[in-house]
Amino acid sequence: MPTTLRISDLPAHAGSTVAVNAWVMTTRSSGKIGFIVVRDGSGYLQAVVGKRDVAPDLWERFEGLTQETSVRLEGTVRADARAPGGVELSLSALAVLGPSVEFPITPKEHGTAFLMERRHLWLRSRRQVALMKIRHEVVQAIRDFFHERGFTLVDTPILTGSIGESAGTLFETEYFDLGKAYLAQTGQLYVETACAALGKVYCFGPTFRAEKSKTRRHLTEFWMVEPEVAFADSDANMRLQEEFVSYIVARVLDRRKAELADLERDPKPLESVVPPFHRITYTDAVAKLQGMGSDIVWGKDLGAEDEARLTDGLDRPLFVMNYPKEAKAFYMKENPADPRTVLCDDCLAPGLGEIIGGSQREDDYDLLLARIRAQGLPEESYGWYLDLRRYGTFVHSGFGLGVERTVQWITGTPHIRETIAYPRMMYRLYP
RNA sequence: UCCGGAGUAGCUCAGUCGGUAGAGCAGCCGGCUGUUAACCGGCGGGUCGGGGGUUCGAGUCCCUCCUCCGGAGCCA
Repeated sequence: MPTTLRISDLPAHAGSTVAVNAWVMTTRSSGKIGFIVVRDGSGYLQAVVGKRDVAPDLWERFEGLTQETSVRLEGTVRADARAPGGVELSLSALAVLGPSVEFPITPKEHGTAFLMERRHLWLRSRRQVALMKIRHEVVQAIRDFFHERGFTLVDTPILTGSIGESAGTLFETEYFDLGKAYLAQTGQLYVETACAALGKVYCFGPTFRAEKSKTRRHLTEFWMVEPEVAFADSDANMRLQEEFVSYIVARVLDRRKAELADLERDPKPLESVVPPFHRITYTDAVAKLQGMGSDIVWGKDLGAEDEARLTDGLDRPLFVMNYPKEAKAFYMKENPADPRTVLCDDCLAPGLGEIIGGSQREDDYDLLLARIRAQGLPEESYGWYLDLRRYGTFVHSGFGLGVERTVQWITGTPHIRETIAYPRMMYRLYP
């Protein structure tokens, strides 16, 4: 019985007789010669069967193959330039493991509504396989980056009592006898406290926003990585961000060329994503945008169109720094050079928009308490957070990077829903 | 939540001025020894999103509801 191999291992076994377990993507036949293209998750393989070269029952089984049938193929590995992938299999045996009748997703056109209803089957398509592999590479690069730099992973709770930023965008649930609990929309407050224990920390997990967003950049459930660094100011924070983003992009370029090609994503523009990124203050950005015809006024947050105008034509991301206090969260540190603003940054990717929001945190107990009160937040819920400023307070900064937006930007995918296996959106909870 | 668009065959869509429902692909049958979304010939396939109205007659006009898509705001 021949050795069973994954398709990605076949080029090293030219001339050998091997077996492959896989799913049928498509078949073609010219009457006397047949082709089967299969997928096993490691790659794609074309098997060739000649009617005159095999037993009649094998040919019959070939003719009966349908899309997504699971099969065991046996044959000789042969290098052939005509085959997609460089090697093909001259078939000597074929076993149907699991038949597949009328697979709904044909190799022809489908609308997104149709495909989203069948997301569990859509995942098998070449495009979706490439997206999931690149997502995996991004996630692995994130973990490696922080591990290599001495960060400690701290998992923060998903069920929380106190609220992170603004209420009204939180998913609510009952929590035994303790009243309402909320699904976390950030791990930041927790990771800040862990920062005093470990110095350099990050959390990485799902986060939930009940905001009724309907755009190609929003999910209600998405994955976010949030590092927090002790004794780092806003400037150090941005240097970490640009190194981090560049590291992720370089990793994908290095290891996922084939998947980028499957997605027809030109890798060239990604090659210029290296530090330093572009930088502009919010105040300067407003002046520039007004010069470009935007009706933005100082104090208002930048709109999607404004972000597009600022990043249009850029070869790498742009930091917009130091937004007005009123437009940002309560925990951001007041800018000593301009107290109307806070020390923060949004990292805008060209063609997509915000992929990171970061800031230096307010480390003064009285100022932070004043901000909590000014925003009408429930003071009693933040006792533990305020404690961080009572016992050895310290300059610290951090940021949150959205995994799906990062994958969307790197792959050039038009809609964020394809960057996660099972997207959760305002109108979609199935499958 | 607001603004805009769309629901017709399994899929993607066309359907003129209100007058007997169409194409391509998929499926099935046949042909073809190097195909790349193979190709060529044939066949079957319809609650025109639901409900109500106008009309001799509605896929088409009017009202209403539902679903989906895109955009805005919010943000990662």
